[in-house]
Amino acid sequence: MEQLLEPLDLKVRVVHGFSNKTRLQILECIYDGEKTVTEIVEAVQGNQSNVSQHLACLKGCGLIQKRTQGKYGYYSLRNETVRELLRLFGTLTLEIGQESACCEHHIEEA
Amino acid sequence: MEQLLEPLDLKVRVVHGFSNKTRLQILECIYDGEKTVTEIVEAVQGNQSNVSQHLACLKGCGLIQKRTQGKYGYYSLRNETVRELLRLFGTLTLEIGQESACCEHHIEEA
DNA sequence: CGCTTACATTAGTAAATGCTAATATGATGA
DNA sequence: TCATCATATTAGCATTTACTAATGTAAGCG
Repeated sequence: MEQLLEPLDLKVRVVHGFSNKTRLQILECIYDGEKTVTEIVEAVQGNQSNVSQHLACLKGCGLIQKRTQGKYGYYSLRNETVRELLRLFGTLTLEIGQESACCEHHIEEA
Repeated sequence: MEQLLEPLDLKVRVVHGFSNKTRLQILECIYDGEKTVTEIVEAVQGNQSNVSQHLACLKGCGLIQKRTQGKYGYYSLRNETVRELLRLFGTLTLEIGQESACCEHHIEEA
C-alpha cells in the first residue's frame, strides 16, 4: 500500500522528524533514556494529544522507538546516530549563534 | 526589529533549513565546493525563482554563505559542522532504511 | 546606451502542517 | 464489572510553507 521511496525522499522524511519545536523538545527530553508519554508531556509542557501525535510522527520517521509495558508506553531514541545528530544540532546552533536571520518570506536582519 | 531568540527556537530554525527536499538537494550539491545559482538550478533541476528562494532561506538559517563576484553569486556550505550533519543524515537514513513509515496524519505501514 | 545574462523579489495560490477539543481504547484495580 | 488512568485517534480549523509566474535589478558586453 506504499511505494518504495527513493533515498532522497527517505532522507527528507527523516530530517523532517527533527524540524519542529515540540518534536525537538521531545527528542531532547528522552536524550538520556526512555520516558513515558506522561513524563514527556510534563517535560515539554505540551498537551497530551499534541505530544501523542508528535510521538507517532517521530516513530513513523524512525527517530524513536516504543516499548509498551502494561498501560505505559516508553519511548526512547532509536540509536546513537540520532543522539549524535542532536548533539551536532546543538553545536551548529552555537556556531551560528544569533547571526541567523529569519527563514520566512520576510527576512529581516537582526 | 527582531528580538533575540531563545536557544531552542534558534535550533528549530537551523534544523528547519535542512528539512525540505529542494534545500537538501541544494546542500548536497554544494557539498564539495561552491557553485553559482545557475549551476545549482541545473543540478537540482529546479526553477530559478524557487531555488533562489531556498538559497535565501538557507542563508537566512545560516547553513550556507554567499560570495559575490561580478554578476555571479557563489554559494557554499557554512562550515564543517553542516557537512558533518549532511553525512550523518545519510548514515541515519541508511540505518532506518525503508522501515520508516509516513509522518503525515494518515500513517500507513509499508 | 541598449541587450542579455545572472540573480533576487513579489504576489498569489495550493498544499502541508500543527494545534485544540472531543472521543476512543485498553490496562488496572477497587 | 465499573471507574480510572495512560495513551491513541479523529475531526476541524488556522497557520505555515512551497511552488509558479511575473517583474525588478545590477553587471557585462556589443
